[in-house]
Amino acid sequence: MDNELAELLGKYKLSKTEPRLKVLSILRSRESAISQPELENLIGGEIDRVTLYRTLTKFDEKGIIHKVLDLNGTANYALCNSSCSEDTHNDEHVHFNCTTCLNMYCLEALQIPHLVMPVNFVPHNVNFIVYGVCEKCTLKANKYIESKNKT
Amino acid sequence: MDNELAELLGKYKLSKTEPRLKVLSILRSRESAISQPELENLIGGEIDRVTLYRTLTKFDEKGIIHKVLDLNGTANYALCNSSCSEDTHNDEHVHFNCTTCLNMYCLEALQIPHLVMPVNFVPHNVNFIVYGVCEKCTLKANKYIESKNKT
DNA sequence: TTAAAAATTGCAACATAGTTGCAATTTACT
DNA sequence: AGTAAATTGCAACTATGTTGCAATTTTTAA
Ligand SMILES: [Mn+2]
Ligand SMILES: [Mn+2]
Ligand SMILES: [Zn+2]
Ligand SMILES: [Zn+2]
Repeated sequence: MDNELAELLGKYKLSKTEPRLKVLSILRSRESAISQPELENLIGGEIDRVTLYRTLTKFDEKGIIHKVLDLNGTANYALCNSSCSEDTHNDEHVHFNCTTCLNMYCLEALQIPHLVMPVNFVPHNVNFIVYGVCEKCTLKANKYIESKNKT
Repeated sequence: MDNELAELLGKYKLSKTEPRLKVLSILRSRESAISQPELENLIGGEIDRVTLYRTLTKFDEKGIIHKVLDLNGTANYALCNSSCSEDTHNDEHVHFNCTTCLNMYCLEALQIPHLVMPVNFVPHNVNFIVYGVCEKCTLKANKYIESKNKT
């Protein structure tokens, strides 16, 4: 068991359980967000679907992770690396959803621009998603085109 | 049968059928977007669920309507009032999803700001959703507070 | 106007994401 | 160690969306 992750759970006053540590370790190992179905593929044999849902929901509430819906409306999750808490989420960055590999990227460098709402429309939080082709898939496609041109 | 709507279908080279006219007339009558489930409640007795899905998908492809996912990941649809076509959608406006009444509003006055993507991330389209409390629900809440203060 | 071709519909069955209640187990607390 | 509190796993369920196919409707063209 990973001590660093156990401490993270402690910091948020959550009991240290196997499912939670497992989920955290997977989330930490990824550079892009991950969906419940993907997680289920990875650890579905060891951990119940429902536990997965409840774990992710709790993490989201506590501000350990944040949730983004992909182009199919499926929930994807990524660790909050900024300092988020139960009260305030600091995840106002743009997300990039690749239409080829379906990966969801947190573009932490891109802050969501602030907009003035119409009168009496009171905003709580915002969501900026860009759909397109990600770096990996773009480079893969470029390589393919190059190889075709050579022949 | 509404002639204006029949003409709209003609313009997009779609055959004039009852389900399509019905869906269009509902969409036209609304000031905010509507979800498939809501539509099903309204006309589920007359039109099959599957037909509804296929109608909405086709309209979306043709550029008659556009689709926005709400906070539950459910698809909502609204008429495109800008001139959209199969090739180019001109719906780059902000959407507002009320967390109280769940209504999805097209804020056509608010254009989505343009952002520069990281190298090799190729954007195709963008999605800017603001979650919060809409005009109607805000005013309702204000009235309630006023009435409490009077007593 | 009528007949054939093409498109659309309705039905049944299925797929996937997510939820709820409850008893059994695990974790935290003293 | 013993108890209270939290979490887990199971079963059953709900909701949104999809697919194949035969029957019906709409379009096209004679
Ligand atoms: Mn993110
Ligand atoms: Mn809109
Ligand atoms: Zn990709
Ligand atoms: Zn509202």
